[in-house]
Amino acid sequence: MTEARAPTRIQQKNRAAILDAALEVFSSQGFRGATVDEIAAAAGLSKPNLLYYFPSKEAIHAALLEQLLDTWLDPLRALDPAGDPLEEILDYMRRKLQMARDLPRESRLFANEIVQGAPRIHAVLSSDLKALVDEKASVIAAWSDAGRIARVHPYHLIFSIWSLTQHYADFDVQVRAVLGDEDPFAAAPEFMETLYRRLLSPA
Amino acid sequence: MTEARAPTRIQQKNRAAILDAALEVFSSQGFRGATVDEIAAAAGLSKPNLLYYFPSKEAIHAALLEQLLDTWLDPLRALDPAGDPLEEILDYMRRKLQMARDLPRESRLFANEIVQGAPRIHAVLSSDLKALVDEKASVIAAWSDAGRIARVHPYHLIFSIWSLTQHYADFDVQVRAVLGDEDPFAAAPEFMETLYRRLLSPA
DNA sequence: GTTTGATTTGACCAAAAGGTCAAACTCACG
DNA sequence: CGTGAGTTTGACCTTTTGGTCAAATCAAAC
Repeated sequence: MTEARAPTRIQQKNRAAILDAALEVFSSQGFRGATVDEIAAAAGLSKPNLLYYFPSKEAIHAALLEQLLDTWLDPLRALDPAGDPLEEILDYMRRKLQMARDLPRESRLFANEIVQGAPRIHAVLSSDLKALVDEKASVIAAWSDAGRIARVHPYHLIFSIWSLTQHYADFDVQVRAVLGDEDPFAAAPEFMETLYRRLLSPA
Repeated sequence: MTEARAPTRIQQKNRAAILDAALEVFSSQGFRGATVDEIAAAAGLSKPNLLYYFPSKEAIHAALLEQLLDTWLDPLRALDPAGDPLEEILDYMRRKLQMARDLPRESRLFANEIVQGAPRIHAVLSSDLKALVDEKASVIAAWSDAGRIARVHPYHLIFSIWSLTQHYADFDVQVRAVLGDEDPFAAAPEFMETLYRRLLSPA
């Protein structure tokens, strides 16, 4: 039994700096494109010093992804079967859009991982993520059955919320290139609210 | 003046093999994550042989992107100001969805490039792409003004079509992990058609 | 069938990459 | 203020990477 020692102040500070730097680098280069030197430099540490805190590049990436997965699924977990159907779904969409605005690097970290085939989180996707989506999709299906929202394919509804919201974080440069000066997040919330109101309002 | 020689049969075959292999590798690893050895192996050539056809890794990537950009924008170019508004937009969405199904590697190549900040195509995005979107957005705005479709933000409408359709190519592994056996493209077309009909039908 | 240009390759380089290690340095606490 | 644990670093190692080059091989037009 190895005794888990309490982390020192320096440890806390440096591990946090490393994770923040790694988020920056991994999210903009992907796993293979990122280098330990780059992360170390961004964290203000030498490479050997960084490797004193994490045993390998893999380990840093794994720590980031693990810590993030929970946060990432929180908005969907909060979808309340007892709430008002349309408002619940709109709130879910709003929370996701908020996350795209506030945590774009985190969004791009996932985007990189998944576009590249999710080699490191595939198992979690088909277990935890699938289980959560299955659960919430059946809630939405029940709302449709009860005539409380229009009938839609619940899984594709959820995919649409993912794709629309994350698009603003993941494809930020493209969106900004097209919009010019206009802030993407100025009109996005209203657009999406309109979209889902029209899609889901019971006929 | 260097005379442009006609490519030999071998040149045609090998350049095509290289571009295909490079598409495979770049789209699943990003630019920095891809290696010349990997591309050469996938093309069935030795590394020096590959570098006989393209001067550098950069050059292969550039050739791929350039060749692809046109194809990628074709569906939007085809949006006809003289056509029926709702059907034109639905057709545009269908063409994009078709491309996500038929050309997922191409979609992921762009996704990687853009998620990683589009360092190599930023200029094209804010010139050619912006110009095209500006043009088509004003067509859509005119349709709204004429009351032929419901009022929506035309730019965000276009973004929504991009994100929804490309999601099925770019996040394929995630979609499949959640859906299990179900084919994503079975229900997607109907879902999206419903979505845009409800969003755009004139009030 | 020979010759000339096109193609292919093995051997090689320099730089960059992930990672190790022993020695040096710092810090907190008794 | 000394000491042991916690921290940092320069030097180093191996592998991988993008790229070069001269020599060898091949194809096809004459």
